[in-house]
Amino acid sequence: MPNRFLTKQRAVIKLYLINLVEQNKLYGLQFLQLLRKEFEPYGFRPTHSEIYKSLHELTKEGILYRTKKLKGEGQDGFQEIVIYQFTEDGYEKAKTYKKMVKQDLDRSKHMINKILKDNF
Amino acid sequence: MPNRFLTKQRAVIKLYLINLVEQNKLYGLQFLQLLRKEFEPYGFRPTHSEIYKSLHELTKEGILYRTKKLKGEGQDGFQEIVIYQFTEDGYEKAKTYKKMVKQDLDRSKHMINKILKDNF
DNA sequence: CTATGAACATGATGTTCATGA
DNA sequence: TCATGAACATCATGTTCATAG
Repeated sequence: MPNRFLTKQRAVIKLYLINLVEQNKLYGLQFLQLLRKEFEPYGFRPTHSEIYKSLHELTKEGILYRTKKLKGEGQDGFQEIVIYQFTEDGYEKAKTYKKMVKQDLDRSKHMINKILKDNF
Repeated sequence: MPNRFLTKQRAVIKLYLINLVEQNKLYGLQFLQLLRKEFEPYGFRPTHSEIYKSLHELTKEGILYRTKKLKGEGQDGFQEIVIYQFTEDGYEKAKTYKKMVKQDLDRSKHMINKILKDNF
């Protein structure tokens, strides 16, 4: 039995990455910009290294795989980027992972409610 | 503007300590037992060093002061314990601190709700 | 300059060791 | 043994450096 306080940011970032990969083919810094925009109103501004570490973990866990692409088909230059997609069984694995994190988020939510109730 | 994810455990522990000091004269390990019991259903089990560090911080911040007592007036032995009480302006300072943490907890709560909404 | 990543540094928290009564 | 505390270790995250185009 673990001993955990609230959900860790890494888990939340991985959650969003999974969801974003489901819908689009984005690369690292795009994820970063998107998440920063999403969380700006909440005062949370993830760092680029957290995004990359999360992508690496998801890859290591066999959920995503990497492909390299050249950005901007046309004149935009030849910047190489790394695209992530689900592996064969990645989608299933992702579902399992999401379920775990959902439970942890629910737990955290209840805990915060309790803390507020106990102290205010 | 900081860059914070969810509320830190240290802040929450200090919140509870303030509230407990308001009501009782407890010492370190009693706080620990109490908090462990409170949070057991949530899978969170604080450590003794976190409690002591929190008490030390509250003392350094001028909110609490320490007095030494002997435990168990009677035959219980002569175990020395450290009791914490509010300083002269400690209660006021504590109110300010609590207000800050409440804001942070509200922010965290909204953030968790957003995360759940976005991903499930 | 953008994108990716590793290396390095700091922060937050946990575990172990020391001391006194 | 219980209580307190410091020292030490590890985890979580952030900042800086390196490399490629």
